[in-house]
Amino acid sequence: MEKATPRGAIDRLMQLSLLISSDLGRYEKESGLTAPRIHLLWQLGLGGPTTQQRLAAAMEVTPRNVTGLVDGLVASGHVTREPHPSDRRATLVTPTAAGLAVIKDNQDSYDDLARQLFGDLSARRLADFTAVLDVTIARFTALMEEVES
Amino acid sequence: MEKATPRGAIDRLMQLSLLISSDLGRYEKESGLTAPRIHLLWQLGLGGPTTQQRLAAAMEVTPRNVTGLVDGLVASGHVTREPHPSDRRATLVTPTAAGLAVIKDNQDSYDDLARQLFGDLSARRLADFTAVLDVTIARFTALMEEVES
DNA sequence: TCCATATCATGAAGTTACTACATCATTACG
DNA sequence: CGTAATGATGTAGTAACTTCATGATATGGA
Repeated sequence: MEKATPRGAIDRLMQLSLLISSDLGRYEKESGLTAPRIHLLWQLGLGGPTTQQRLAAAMEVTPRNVTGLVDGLVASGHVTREPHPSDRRATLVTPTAAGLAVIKDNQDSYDDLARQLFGDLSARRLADFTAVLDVTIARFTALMEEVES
Repeated sequence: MEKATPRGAIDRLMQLSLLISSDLGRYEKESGLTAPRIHLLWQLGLGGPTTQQRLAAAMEVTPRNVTGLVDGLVASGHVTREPHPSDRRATLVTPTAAGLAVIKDNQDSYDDLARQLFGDLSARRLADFTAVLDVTIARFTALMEEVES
C-alpha cells in the first residue's frame, strides 16, 4: 500500500471532477441540451421562476449571456418568459412542462448517482468522508477569498 | 450534527468541482491563457512533445479542434510545431521556454494547492479520504462503462 | 513495385457560449 | 418631478467546439 499524499488526494479529486463532467456530457446528448442550458434549468429547479438578473448572478455570467441561453430554451420549448408581476422591466423565466420534466429527471439521476456511489458506504466512513470534504471546501473558500485582496 | 447522506457527499463534491474550476479561472486571467489552452499545455507537461492526434485523444476532443488550440498557442509563443522525426504527416507540438514556464508554474501551484488543502490532515484521515475517493472513482468508472453498452 | 486504404493535419462552414458596450424602458429616489 | 439606477436586449466580436472535404504521407498486401 502506497502512502497517501496531498497530491494523490487532489489528483483523485480532479479525476472525479472529470468523471462528473463526462457524466453531464452523457446527459447532454441524451436530452439534446447543452451544459449551460442544463445549468440554467437546474437553477430554475432550485429557486423556481426568477428574473434573468438573478440567474446571471447565480450562474456567475453576464445578464446578456442569460438572455441568449433563455432564447435557446424558449426555442426548444423548455421555458417561457412571463411578465414579472410587479416590475414591468423584468421577465420571469418559467419552466414549461417539458422543462420541469428535464429538471426532475436531472435531479433524480443526480440522486441515483449519489446512492450508487455512496449508498453502501458505512455511516461511519460516509461521515468521515463528508467531514473532510467540508474542511476542504472551507479551506479552499478561505484561500480564494484571500487571493481576492 | 446532521446525519451524513450520499446526497450530502455528492453535493460537496460538486461544490469542490466548482471551486476547482474557479481556481482555474483565476489562473486563466493571470496568464492570459484560456482553459482549453492551459489544458493542452498540461497534457504536454504530462507526456512531453506529442502529435495533435494524441493530444486530441487525451483531451477527448476532435483533432480539428486541437489544430485551432495549437494555432493560438503558437501565436502566443507557448508552443511550436516541429517536424515529426519519422512521420512527415505529423507535427510534434513542443513547448517553448515560455510554454514550459507556464507548465511548471501550473504544476507548482497545483502542488501548493494540494498541500494547503490536505497538508495538515493526519496521515490516517488522509489515507481514509483517499481510499474512499478511490472506491468512488472505481464505482463511477464502472457505471460509465455499463451505460456505454 | 504499385495500388488501395488508413492516417495526420488543415481548409471551409456553421453552432454555441461567452464578453463589452450602447440603448430603451421602467422603477426608485431625493 | 427629474435624475440616476436597474432589467432586458441589439450590436459586434472572440474562442471553442463540431462535421465534412481535401491533400499529403504511410502502410500493407497482390
